[in-house]
Amino acid sequence: MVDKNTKAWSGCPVRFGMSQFGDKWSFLIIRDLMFKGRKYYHEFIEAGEGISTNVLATRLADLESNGIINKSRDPVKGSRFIYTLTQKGIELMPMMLAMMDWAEKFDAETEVPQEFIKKLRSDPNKLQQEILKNLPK
Amino acid sequence: MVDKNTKAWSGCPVRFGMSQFGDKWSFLIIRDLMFKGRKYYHEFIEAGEGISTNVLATRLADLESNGIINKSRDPVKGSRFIYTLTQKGIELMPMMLAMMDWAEKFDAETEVPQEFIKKLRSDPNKLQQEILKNLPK
DNA sequence: TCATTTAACTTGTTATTTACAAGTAAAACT
DNA sequence: AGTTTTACTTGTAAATAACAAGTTAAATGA
Repeated sequence: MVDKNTKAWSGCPVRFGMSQFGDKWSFLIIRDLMFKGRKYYHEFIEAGEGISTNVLATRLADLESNGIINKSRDPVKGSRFIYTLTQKGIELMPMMLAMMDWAEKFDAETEVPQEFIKKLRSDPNKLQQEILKNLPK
Repeated sequence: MVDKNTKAWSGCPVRFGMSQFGDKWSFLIIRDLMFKGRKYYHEFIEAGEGISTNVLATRLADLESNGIINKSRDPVKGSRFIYTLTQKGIELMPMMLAMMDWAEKFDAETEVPQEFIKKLRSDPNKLQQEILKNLPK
């Protein structure tokens, strides 16, 4: 794949994004954390997309080492970990929302609640604040 | 990879996006078309990212079949083709700009001209119109 | 007009990554 | 203390990407 360590791999924001989260599974994990309230390993597995366990493990590790997500032991149930978005991860929200807006427009099958889309198009900042409020800290 | 033909693969806007352009190379091709003025096969190859010829060919074909780009013979020089963004492709601009905004914020190496970033943060719609004006039709 | 060049691929092979299946380890529950 | 839960790791087969070389169709130059 792309070698992000070469000199040529620096400077461009799109390349940077791709090197940090530019993979289908990373996007879906971020979506789960941002919009679906998922936070445990098993929840990502059971999300039904069909990610395999080894790929999930490496993606979570990559996202963590890139500072996009945070991993901590569940204080309630110590056999599991809680994954949350860092500030850096949270700030991917405008990009994710722009993508959702686009998809809703061009994909007949996409089923975003009308209320969500309406808010997104009329007052995106307000929508973002609402989503943010519901994110686990 | 993800089977976008299963029932489970429909409904979600993020999954839809990933199935249509969710791959590093697709992003970079879209970036080239949207911001770098590239439009020929050889320009994508020579962009210096290191994409291989077979991968470029399949990505261009996929993007075309997904209606994101358009392929037509160059009227001036019939031995080559011109690739351009369709309306559907152009409307990925807000997402791309959101990504660039994010990258500029979190990557010290990212070198987006200050003027660009300033415009992006103060009046993104105006910036978009300017970029749009410069896109080949 | 016919050989050469240019541009866009295609094909073949190797290397890397992913998918799938099964096993392991650490903590919690009983 | 033994079973269960959760989060992985490991091994192998299949798919994809990288790399190198070859092919085709149009343009260009002699």
